[in-house]
Amino acid sequence: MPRFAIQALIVIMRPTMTAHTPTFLVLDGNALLHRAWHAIPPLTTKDGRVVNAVYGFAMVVEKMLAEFKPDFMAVAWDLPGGTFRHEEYAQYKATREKKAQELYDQIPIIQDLLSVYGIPSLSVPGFEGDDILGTIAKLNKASGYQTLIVTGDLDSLQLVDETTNVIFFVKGLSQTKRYDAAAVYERYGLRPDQLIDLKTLLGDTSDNLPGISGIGEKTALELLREHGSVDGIFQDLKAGKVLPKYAKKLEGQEEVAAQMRRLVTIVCDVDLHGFDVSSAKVLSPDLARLIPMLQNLEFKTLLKKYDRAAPATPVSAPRKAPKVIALPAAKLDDLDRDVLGIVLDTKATDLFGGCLESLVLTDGHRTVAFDQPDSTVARHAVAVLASAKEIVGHDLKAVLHALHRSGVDVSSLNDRPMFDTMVAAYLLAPGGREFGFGDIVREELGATISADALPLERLGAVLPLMVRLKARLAAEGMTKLSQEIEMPLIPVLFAMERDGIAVDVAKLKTLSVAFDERLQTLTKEIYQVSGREFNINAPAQLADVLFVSLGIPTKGIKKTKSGFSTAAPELDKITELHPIVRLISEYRELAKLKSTYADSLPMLVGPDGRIHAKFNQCVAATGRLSSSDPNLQNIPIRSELGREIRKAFVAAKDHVLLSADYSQIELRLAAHIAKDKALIDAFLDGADIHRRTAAQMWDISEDEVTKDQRFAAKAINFGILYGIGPRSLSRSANVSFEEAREFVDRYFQAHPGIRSFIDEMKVRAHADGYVETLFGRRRYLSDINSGVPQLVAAAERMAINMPAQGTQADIIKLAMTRVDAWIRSSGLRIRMLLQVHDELVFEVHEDDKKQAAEEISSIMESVAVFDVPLLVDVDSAKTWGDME
DNA sequence: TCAATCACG
DNA sequence: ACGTACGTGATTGAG
Repeated sequence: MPRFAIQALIVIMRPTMTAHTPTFLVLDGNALLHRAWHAIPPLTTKDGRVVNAVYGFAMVVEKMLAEFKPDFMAVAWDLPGGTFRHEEYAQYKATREKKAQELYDQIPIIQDLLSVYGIPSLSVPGFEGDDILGTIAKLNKASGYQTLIVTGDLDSLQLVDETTNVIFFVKGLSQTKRYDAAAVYERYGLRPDQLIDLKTLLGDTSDNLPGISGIGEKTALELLREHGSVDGIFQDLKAGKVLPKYAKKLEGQEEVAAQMRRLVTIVCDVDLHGFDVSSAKVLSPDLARLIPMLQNLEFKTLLKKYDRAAPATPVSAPRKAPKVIALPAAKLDDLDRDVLGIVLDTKATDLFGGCLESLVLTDGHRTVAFDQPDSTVARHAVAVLASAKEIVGHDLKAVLHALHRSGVDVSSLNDRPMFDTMVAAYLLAPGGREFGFGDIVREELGATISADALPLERLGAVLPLMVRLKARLAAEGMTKLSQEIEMPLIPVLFAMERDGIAVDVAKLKTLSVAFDERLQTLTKEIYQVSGREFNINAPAQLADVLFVSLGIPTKGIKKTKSGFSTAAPELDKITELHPIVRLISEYRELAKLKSTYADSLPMLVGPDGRIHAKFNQCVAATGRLSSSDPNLQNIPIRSELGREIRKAFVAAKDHVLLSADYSQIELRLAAHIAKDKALIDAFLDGADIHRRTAAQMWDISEDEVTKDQRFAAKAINFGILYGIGPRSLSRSANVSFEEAREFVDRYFQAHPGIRSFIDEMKVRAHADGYVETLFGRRRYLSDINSGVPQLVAAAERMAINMPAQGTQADIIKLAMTRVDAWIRSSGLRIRMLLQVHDELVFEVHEDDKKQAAEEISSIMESVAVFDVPLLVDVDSAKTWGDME
């Protein structure tokens, strides 16, 4: 009975509408993807594919179809791997890499599923999903359609008007809230179009947009309610009608505001390349394709819904014939050895266990594939690869690890030319993103590789991708860099990761206990002095104790987003004002050493007693390596206590650790690159570089230089490489702002070469959009012409810093492959273990130490010839912490 | 998940 | 009265 009542209601309502207005429902693909990913627990299929986001997305589609019965439907996506924001990248890395990969792997599956539903996916290079949403909304308005934007991202609210509403997922995927203009007003007290003005004033931290400094949410809302819009604010400002306390902050910001406004406004006139609305017409899904797909994904609930009509099919329906075929190993020998692509999948990511799941080789004509190859097959494959002219693959370091794990000696591949599509993509756009195979194939070849593509399908793309990447490297002048520096480094890094470094776990445990005892005492003392117990590790609580409970004056203390900063430099300023500060500083140091090093490192020691950290080749924007799991490039050394941690890194029996580091290499390279006569001469003379700089700045003799002057000169010499300003110099050199300005002036007087180098880098960055190293490594600076002063200034500093930092990276990478080649030919008992930007650490047999020291320093110093000599210092000891 | 902090070059 | 040096990665607490 109630059912009839509702039907009746609908029947009554219908005639009140003038006519049926077609509804176009458009989904914000990326926002919903992330929502689904976080809202649904990690579901996996029987064969281990994570499909929770796919499931969540499917539920959203179903729910929207049922609830709104749209006439048209489409999904807007950010272009995968397109404009990747810095924050997104940082966040991407911060999350567990594997997790992120699992998420991104689901995108193609979702798009496949959508296509089965008949819902088109739209993305346009250079535009974000938001822009597509806005464009469709605008097109619909012209056609007299109603638009519903479905999203989990509040940015779209600026698009709301009479014909466009936003369906927002409030909490996970369980609840939606519909925003029309009234609902927007209820939430913000602003009209939807004013949200653009709001964001203009506030900026957007997640988009790296600064906004107008000094204006927070409260002020912004007040200004907008008073003056209507950003334009209104500035008009009233000119008319003197803005309250003086705000006027000051707004003065001179009109241009900035205009730029910001452009950046935060969603573009509504994207060229959708002939997108045909009729292709978005909602039809019933193609059951012949949908049902097998749902079976494959093991979505039983949905399957039930669609499967009712269809004949009963068992859920465990026969899967498509496996595409990886086992072949006799002899077939490997049929391959042409010109170029061999290799792809393999592994079951375990553990460095010590796991087995190969599949192994596929191709020469571009014939392909040989093995399912779960045994070590004999793998060995045979390696032998074939060893005779190939070039070995091609994606993430070859991982391939080498996998082969090694399966018990095969891969040393025969050491000298073989390699081409890694991941590394090549990194060279073409360093610091952009992760370099997933599917993404790169999509970007470079425009082909789609589904996330669950089998190795055989993936391999099909490897050689065409190589051709394309080689052409692009050549076009950008990076062929040599690629062939002579990056690719040969791959097997070297592999060996370093494989060999690892020995760790004295007992030493770390002892340190941990000692740290713990002292921390307990400190904790008690801190509680006592402050008169209450709180979590010393929580900056907010600590700030409250220091600046409220204890009433320490906050003058000159920097502020963070949430209040006063308690960072070390700030604590140093108030160390004399209260005895608790010293206790806090000591607590901080010990807590850091204990948690990050003493307690964490032992957990990463393998059954061989060694730590096998990763050396990442495709991360740093300047070309440096990075290290992770654990990071062995930030093991303490500067403090005495920290150095104790370093002493836990030890050499094997009868061996010593040998460290070779380039002395002052960045400054030397800066001298060479800038052709700065004074700096070059100083290095040629073997002078104390900071003393010499000080002498030149103050026009005195070197023995007249005071400690403070040398300290200041040192601060400048370092700072100059970072694009220093007087403000920051005054802090690091411990002098006033005025003095710092004078120092900088004097410095540039003494070093006109550096001055013109800095100017030239800025000019080139603006003109070309990139800067490069002496070896042709490029760094693109997308913000350089953004017009936002803060972003431009930051990009300029990157442009100043990159040539020296990047050339340093080039040089030590080249040195690594040369030293590695020498090691293999020398027959000495020595292994390269670590790289720390300007330092290489080796483990060498005591008897071979002397010979190694001489040869290594000579190779490193002669890697390339510059206007200044490269100088390498070598030291050795039983532990890493016992060296000079 | 994000911000704050701090370890290194 | 301030936001300000480049490049990384790991841990912690709080939302």
